[in-house]
Parts: sequence; C-alpha cells; structure tokens
Amino acid sequence: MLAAAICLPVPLRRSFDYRVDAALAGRLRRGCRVRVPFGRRTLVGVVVGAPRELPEGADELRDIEAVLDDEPPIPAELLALCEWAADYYLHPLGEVLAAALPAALRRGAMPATAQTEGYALTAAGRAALETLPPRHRAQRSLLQALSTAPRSRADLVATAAVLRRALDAGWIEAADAPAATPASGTPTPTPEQAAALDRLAAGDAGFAVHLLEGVTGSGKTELYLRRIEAALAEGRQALLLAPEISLTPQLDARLRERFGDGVHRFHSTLTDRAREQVWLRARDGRARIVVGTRSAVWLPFARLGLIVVDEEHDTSYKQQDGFRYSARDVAILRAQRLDVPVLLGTATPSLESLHNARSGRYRHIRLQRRVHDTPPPQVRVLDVRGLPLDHGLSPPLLQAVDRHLDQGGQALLFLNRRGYAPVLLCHACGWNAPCTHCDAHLTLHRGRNRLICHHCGAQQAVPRHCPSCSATSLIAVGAGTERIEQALANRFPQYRVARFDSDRITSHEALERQLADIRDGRTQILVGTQILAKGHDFPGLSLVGIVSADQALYGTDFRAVERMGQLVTQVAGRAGRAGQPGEVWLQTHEPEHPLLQTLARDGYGALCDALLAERRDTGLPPYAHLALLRAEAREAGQALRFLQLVRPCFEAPDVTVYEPLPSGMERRAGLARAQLLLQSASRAALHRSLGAAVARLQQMPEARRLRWSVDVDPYDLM
DNA sequence: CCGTAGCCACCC
DNA sequence: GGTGGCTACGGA
Repeated sequence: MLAAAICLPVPLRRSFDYRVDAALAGRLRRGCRVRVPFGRRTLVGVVVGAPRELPEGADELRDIEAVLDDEPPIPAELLALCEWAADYYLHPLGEVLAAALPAALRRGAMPATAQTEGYALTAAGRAALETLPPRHRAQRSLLQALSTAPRSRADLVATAAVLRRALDAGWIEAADAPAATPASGTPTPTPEQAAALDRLAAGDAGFAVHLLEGVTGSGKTELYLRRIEAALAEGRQALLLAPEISLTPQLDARLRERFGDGVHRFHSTLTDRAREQVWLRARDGRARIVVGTRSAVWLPFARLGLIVVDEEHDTSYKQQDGFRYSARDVAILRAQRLDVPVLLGTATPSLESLHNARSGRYRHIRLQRRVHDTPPPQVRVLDVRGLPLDHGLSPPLLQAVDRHLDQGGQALLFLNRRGYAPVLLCHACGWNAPCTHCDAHLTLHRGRNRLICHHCGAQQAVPRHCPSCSATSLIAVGAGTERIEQALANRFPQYRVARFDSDRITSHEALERQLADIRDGRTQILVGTQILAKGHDFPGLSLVGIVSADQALYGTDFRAVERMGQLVTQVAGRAGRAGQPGEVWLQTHEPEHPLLQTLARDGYGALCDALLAERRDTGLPPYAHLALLRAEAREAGQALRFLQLVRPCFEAPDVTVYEPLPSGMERRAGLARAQLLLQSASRAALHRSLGAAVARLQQMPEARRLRWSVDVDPYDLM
C-alpha cells in the first residue's frame, strides 16, 4: 500500500498518513495541497512526505479525497524553511504552514491568478496600429496609448471587453507597468555612505549578515535602496521587513519614488484578497520588491536576492502569541539557506545583533555622521524629585517647552503610556479600578469616557461614584498621553498640540495628516508613544522631553533598560534642526541611576557595553539562550502544579531548569499563567532538551488538561 | 425516564 | 482544534 504523510492545520506536532492511489502517486508532490477526511471533518492539508510503500500488515489508511494542486503552491525552499521553523520553535508544522499560506488557499480554494498590473504593445499590435481602420476607435486609442510605453491598468481608459479583444488578437500582452523614473535623480552618497556601500558590495554575493548601525539621519535608507537596486539589477527580488508598515509612510514613499510600481506592500490590515495578490506576485516574480511586516518573511519568492530588516531591534518582529517566531531571526536563516545577504539596519542595535557583530559573526558597518551634519543631541537628566509636577510635567521642562516654542521651534513629549491615567483611585476607600479578568488596573480614557484594560481589552463606563463605597472622590492617578496633551493644551493655548498614539492614529491617512501639520508648522507640540520613535522626520523639532524613564528602571523584565535606551535614543534622534543640535530632557526620580547616567553622558553604545557586561555575569542573552514553557489554566495553582510535574522532563546536560514561577502578571484575560525558564550556553543542548521534553509532554494526560506552549528565545519573561 | 454539562480520548 | 462518547446529576 502506498502512503503519503500529510500535515494538517491542527495543533498536533505530527503528520498523518493517507493512502495514495498508484495512479495518483506521480502527481502527489511535496508541498501540494490535498483534501482529506480527518475524524468527522474534511480538512485541507499539505503533502510533506513523498508517497512511500508501507510494510505488509500496516493498518488500513483513509483515502485522499482530492489533490488540489499539480504544482506545489509552496516552493520547496519555503516548505523546508517552515519545517525548520516548526522544529526550531517546537511548534506544529500545520500551524506554521498556515502562516505561510493565504487564507483562501488554506481553505482549499484554487489559487487565483495574479491580476495584471499593466499591458504592453506587441509587435503585432504595432503593425495593427498602422493597418486598423479608423472606425475601430476603442482599439486604436488603446494601442495608441500603449505605443510609447507599457501602462498600468489604471492608466488605461479601455473597458474590460476592449482589453480582452486586444489580448485575444495578440496586439497587447500583460506586462508590469513601467517603473517610475527617479523624481530627482539618486542623491550622491556622502563619503561615509560611499565607504559603507563599498563594504556592503564587497566580497561574494552570497550569504552574509550586515549590521548597519547608523545614527538617526545618517542615511541608512539610501543604502537600503542602493542594495535593493543592485539585487534588482541581477534579476532578483528584494524583501524589506519593517515594523508596522502602516506607520512608515516615508519609507514607502521613497521606495515608490525610486522603484515605481514594482513595490508591493504586505501587512496585516490588507484584505485577504489583497494579501493573496501580493503572495502570487512574489511567487511569479513580478513583485520585485515587497515591503512588509513580520509575516512577509513567509512569502514564496521566486528569486529572492536580498533581505533588509529595518529597525532590527524592534520588538514587533517577535510574534507574541501562538506561533512565537522572530521574523528577524527567520529572515537570517532564510537568507542563509538561499545564500543571499541580509542587511540589519538600526540606530540602536539589539544586544544580540551587537554581540554577533562584535564577535565577527556579522559584518559591522557604522554610519556616525548625520547627512546634514547636525550634531547629535545632548541628553540631559532632569531630577524631578521634590519638584511640583503639573500632570507629570516639571517646571524646568515646561519652561524649556515655552522657550523653544517662543523661538519658533517645535517640542515633542514622549510617554509610553496611552490614555488619560493608568489608575482611577477612590480617595475614600482605596478602590482602584481593577480589571476583573487580569491582575491589572483599568486605564482611564477620558476621550472615550471608558475604563479600558490594556491587557485583555475589557472596558466599562467610567463610574461617577466609587462602585465600592459610593463616594464621589474618584481621582485619576498618574499620567498618560491624553493627560499630557490636555495639560499642554491648557498651558500653551496659543499653540496647537497633536497626540500620536494608537487611540488617535487609527489609519495611514490620520498619521499622514498629522505629520503634514507638523512639517507645515501648523502644529507646534507633539505628544505621543513609541509611534513617535519610528522613522519620521520632524525638520522643525528642537526639543524632546521624555516624561519618565523610571518605569524601565524599576521593571523586572531583563530587557527593560535595553528597550528604554532604544526608545530614548530613537526619540532623541528626532530632535535637531539643520545644523543645530536638539535639546533632550529626561525626567526621572532616579537621577543617580548608573545606567541612566551612562546613557545620558556616553550614549547608547556605552549603555550597551554596560548591559552586555551585566548579561554576561548573569548568564542572560546574548551570552546564554533561553526558552520558556508557558502554561495557562482556569484555576490558579493548576498551571504551576503542572510545570512542577513536568519540570524533570527538561533536565539535560548543560541546561539549567529553573523553578516554575507565576508569570509577571499572573491572571490575564481570565487565565492563571505560569512559566518554566530554561537556560543554556549551548543552543544545541537547549534544543535537545526541549525536543525530548515536548515529545514526552504530548504523551502525558496532564498536559491535555490545560494549555501550554513553548517560547524559544522569549522576548520578555513576563 | 431523558436532557445536558463537563471531561477526555482520538483524529492517519 | 473539533467531535463524539461517556458519566454524573437534576427535573417531571
């Protein structure tokens, strides 16, 4: 009996064998989709093993109902990458494949054909233009329009029927619309950029990881564009990964200006259909450049020649639920398997990448000069202890804002906390608006007049009286962006304040509008969260105020200070007008904190030195590798007991298995959470321990009574 | 007597 | 994850 191994979209870390008709065996290639019966249901699966002969006496297998593809929709390279990722992240392959397939294909639909973007005139069409009688007006005007250059579908006035006729006659053919020519020519690189380009182009074209560490404004994007150009010149495609693409309109605009219609965007807010179109064009090679968020790392490129990871330190590359992969790390592995270069760009490298660069595993290229030669901003630590705070803002900071606005500058206030206030407190009885599903406080949102949990999304109306004691003495404690915005609007009524956070910025257009108001000088004060740290140029910005850096200093998460250093440096980099250094003020109640001092006095690089020394001493990444077994259960204690029970399964040479602990926020969205931390200096040893333990866990009845998952290279230990 | 809630094994 | 089978109760 012939059988084939099929992988199904179920959370089971194994494949299932189905019987293959001898006549079918030839058609059934790895990567093809099939429709198979599974229990009571019918599912769409992917062939992961070529048909093979089963030994005599093997159990009867069920039949494959239908083979959906002649050609595998997933190229062999991508299927192998998914298999690697399933193994590395200890995640079911079926769910990994689901991340790599468009929704319609996952459901079993036939792949749509990539819609044509444009048309070109054929030789026959050129001849027809000469001979076609004038009465064929529609055809003549279509051919005329295409006679100088190919045009995109949108540029042509022809109806679908007219196009169809011209295609049938062989007068026109589908073609990519022409790339827009650069609007103002490519800028001449600075000597520093030119040297960096030489180093990027040096050596063979094969696999290499380049860490491009460039201060804000040093012109990293221009280097990306040049390398992309080089890849395209060899007939290859390029993938540019970016954090939250809808929030980087400037990058998008620059790519389009340089490369025209060959640039495709791929992100989670596209419709399923639009995603499928980009997926198909990546596969047929017509999408020459894809700019996308982390899921774009799974696109089925036909001839990928370069991957750029912009803002490589950004946390959004790590998926934080379900299949917990790091798109940056998968990108590096994919590039290695394809033998093509990867470019990691950032002003503030992650400690992992910095360590790899310093140890020689990555090539380290640094850009230290800003293109317009603006000196780097000086960060001043502002001791706010004992100062009267106006909604979180100290008098010296407010005076600085006043001074800068008065001199025609713009001011940015950064605060990584949305809403009006993080706590609503009853002054009479101490009730503090707890979330009923999480160990967290509800955040007061004045604009929407709601109390909202930022961890599970639960919300309720803002009570007038304390729900516990009926007193009317409810006070908002602490400050979020809404409150800072209001405080500044009250204090500086003659200036306009704009708020940038995910409550206010809900679309590409809203962001563009607010950014335009700043560039045109209609808005003078900006208040916002990390959205403001991401790649926007504010040419008139002269002052940056960081409302508080203290959260990170008290934080228990081992990456909190690294993240704070990145945010402060990124936000500070927005300050400074042509030729003039910006001013950066950092409010704190811990002005003597050594790491804060290091950051302010010596910059991000020095902070990294200090943090790397700390990580080495404590055996944390990048000097050791971590993994977590996470467990969630209805009842507090159940998750912890489970982890205690399975802890011995992970014991292995060179692996430290810590005591299971309740997660940083134990209850979240109604579930009690706990985690088991594993640490090893050897990635191989850690992976062996995980592999063996997961195999045993799947056999354990206790493991079926709650939800558990593995997090390899966890981003935070909360 | 049936109805259903909650638990658990199984899915090629 | 989805499904169906099993057991344990409760209402007329």
